[in-house]
Amino acid sequence: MALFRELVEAAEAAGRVSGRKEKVRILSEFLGRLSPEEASIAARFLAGHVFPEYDNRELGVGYSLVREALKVLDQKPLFLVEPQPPAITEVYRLLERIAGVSGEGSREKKLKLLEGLFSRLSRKEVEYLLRILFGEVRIGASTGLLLEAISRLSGVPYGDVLHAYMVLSDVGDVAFKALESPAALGKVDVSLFHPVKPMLADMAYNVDELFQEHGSPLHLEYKYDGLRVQIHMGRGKVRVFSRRLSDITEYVPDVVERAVEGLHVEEAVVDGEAVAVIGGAPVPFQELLRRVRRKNEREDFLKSLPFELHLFDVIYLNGKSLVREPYSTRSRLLREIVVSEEILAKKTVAYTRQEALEFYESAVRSGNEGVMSKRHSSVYKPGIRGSDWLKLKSFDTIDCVIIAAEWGHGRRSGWLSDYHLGVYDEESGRFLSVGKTFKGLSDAEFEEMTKRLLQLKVREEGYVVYVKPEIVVEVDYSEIQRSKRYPSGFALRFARIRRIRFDKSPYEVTTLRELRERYLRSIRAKRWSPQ
DNA sequence: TGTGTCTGCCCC
DNA sequence: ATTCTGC
DNA sequence: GCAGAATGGGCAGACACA
Repeated sequence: MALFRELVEAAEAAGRVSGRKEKVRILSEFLGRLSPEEASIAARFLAGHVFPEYDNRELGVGYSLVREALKVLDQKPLFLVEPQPPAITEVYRLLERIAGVSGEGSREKKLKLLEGLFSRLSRKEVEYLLRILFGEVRIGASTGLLLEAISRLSGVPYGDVLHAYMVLSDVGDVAFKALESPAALGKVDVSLFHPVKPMLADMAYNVDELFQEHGSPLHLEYKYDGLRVQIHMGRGKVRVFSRRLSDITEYVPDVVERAVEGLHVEEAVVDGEAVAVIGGAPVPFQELLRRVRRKNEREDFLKSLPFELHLFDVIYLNGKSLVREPYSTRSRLLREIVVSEEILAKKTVAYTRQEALEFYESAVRSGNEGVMSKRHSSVYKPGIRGSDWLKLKSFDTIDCVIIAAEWGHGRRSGWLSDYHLGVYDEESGRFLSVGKTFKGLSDAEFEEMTKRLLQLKVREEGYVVYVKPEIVVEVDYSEIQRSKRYPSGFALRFARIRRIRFDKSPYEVTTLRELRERYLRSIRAKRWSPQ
């Protein structure tokens, strides 16, 4: 019976060393002396999860509840004898109970359970428990190194362990199998109604990079700005899973309908993007979001924001896994099982730079994010971000002034690393925020920027340092969104600092009027209007 | 009954 | 989701 | 080239509280 304390000791030891191999050794020795059940829980904990990824249970414990529960540690212990330190499995069962409570008074119940757990742990154990709850274990080892550790302790080749993880989608299940029946680990494969981690794409910044990486011709698809969906269908059933493997079937009845009508097949797992479309044009992502996790919706709402489906892959067909087949084969098979091309992502084969550019521009002009390029010979690598798939997304640029900055945490502690961006409002003569960004600067630049900002400091409130608006930055963003949070009424999506404009004064930054015009232009392009 | 706050391996 | 850094 | 860490906006649901 392994104690939670032992897990914390192993995590600490792994966090202390910097070498990858050494971390793997420590973790494999720890996991190797546990029972299969303990190892599955411990592996999940170390990866920063409580439940399997495909498990829809939620803890409902966040920053606020934790802060309240932590107060119990400051009170004198009520115990006359030292409490029994909990086993790993006990901690897990308690977390299961916490996830299970709901309804009136549930916050209080969760609080009591959490306090009870905290009071049985040392300070350090509480700290690690919190890191697990928030998914930020931060020992320089996450799922990847845990899989290596599992390979080491079970003797199963890393490739087989990785493949098992990809199709099982849970590091705990892999650890369990590795200890219980290592021989079976190499044999698991995609199965119907068990979600697989979706394959991911690397970023590219221009068409030439696509040719450089994938050669000619390019196999391009529209990149839609919607929800990634993995649809499992067969045996009279359909389930839809999100990118993070939540079962979202109940939220997307129209996606189910389109899949059932659009695919002629016994059993299949297909991969695609669901996008809300009005009048033939995609609606802004922000509007589409209104349907995500929306329950018990009236039919007229669904009809006012209908989802269309664009499939681009098939990874399981009539009892056979296709993840080891090349994209060319999967693509052909997908085409064979669809009733009409409408349900597919729009595609082209581009032989020249010009053809590729035209396709990209048509994608963007019709209100989409950009294009995907896919290596024709590549197998489906679940959960892996690599150059087999490249995404090329459109973006715009404005000039902003930094009006405040926030102190960073972890590796960024000591630096001001998150910057509030302002545009100039001519009407009020003030700089109004359009959101924050922490992206685009190197460590050296953070260092320098921190010094400069502190010289401009006006006041400090909590983590936020307000500064005299003086430093101008060029900011890339993918889209302007309406915002209730920011005083400008707008917020930039995926903002990143492209460069610092030492040559510009704050009064030359983009104006609120210009931002508003850009916003209106973009929603006109999408043929969508507010309300 | 209305409003505010918290939470989500949320969605991107 | 994007970006940077260390291995 | 990969894994890990540090962080972005906005939405609905669930609950607490007035």
